[in-house]
Amino acid sequence: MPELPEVATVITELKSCVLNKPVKQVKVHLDKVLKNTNVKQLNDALVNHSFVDIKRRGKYIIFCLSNGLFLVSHLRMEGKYFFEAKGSQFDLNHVLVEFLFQDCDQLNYHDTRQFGTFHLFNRYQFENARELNKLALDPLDQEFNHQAIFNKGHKSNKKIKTFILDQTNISGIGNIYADEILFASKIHPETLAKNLNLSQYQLICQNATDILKKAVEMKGTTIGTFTFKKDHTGGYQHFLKIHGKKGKQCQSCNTTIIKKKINGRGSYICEKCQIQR
DNA sequence: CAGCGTGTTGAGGA
DNA sequence: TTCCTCAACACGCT
Repeated sequence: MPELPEVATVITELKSCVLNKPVKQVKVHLDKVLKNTNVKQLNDALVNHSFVDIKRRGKYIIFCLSNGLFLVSHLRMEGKYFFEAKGSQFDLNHVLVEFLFQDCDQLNYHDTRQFGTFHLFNRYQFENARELNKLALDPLDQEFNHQAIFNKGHKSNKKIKTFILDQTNISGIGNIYADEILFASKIHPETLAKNLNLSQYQLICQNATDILKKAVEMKGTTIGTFTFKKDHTGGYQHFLKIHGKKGKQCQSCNTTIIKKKINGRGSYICEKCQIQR
């Protein structure tokens, strides 16, 4: 489900309902989602403390705690958060973690495929965490610039789609927006990163910023069953031009859109607009 | 029944 | 060492 716009949307929603509420208890129904901690440590860290801020780095969600600790959450493929107000009825099926607040509201972490992760860090660990420090800037960052991306890309033997999906090159892009960005840039996803010139990287970066910014405004894309809240779906799905459109006509040239696997990822391409070189 | 998937990582090869 | 590819993770849906 989540690429940068979806994670940003989840964070906005979470901030509207869970900030500054003291935690009563954390229940964990699947131990392996806790990567560097355990139920006892998590409860010691959270009980009688609250989330004072929630931030994003790449596709990671960072819960900043009132005691200076950090709970870092990654949704991977299917992680979702469901806020349940006091007294509401909910299904615990596929809920892996329950955060119970002292006011009896609660936040449930739901993940059918169980790929999501939680890390608990103190400030030193947080500032030195490899998972976070290796992330590149994302396309919405003020300092994001195509020159730095080109400097890496022109030495890379990867296909450009694989290159922009690599979070150490650009963070925040996933399989859906990668297809959209390359289509908007009229670049074939299998073009080798080293064969693109500076102005093509400028185009990719500008389209990445434009598309992600718009997707954030639209509260992300919904495909299949994803909802960040049960009664709400993302609006960017209506703006997708290429991803998921196999067999349909390209909006700009009417050519039939094809699908092929690129480094294991389903990829949608207009072979007329996106010339391979 | 087989194939597929919004993400990442570690193993293994070059 | 570095760079790259791919299986694996687990489950529901087509």
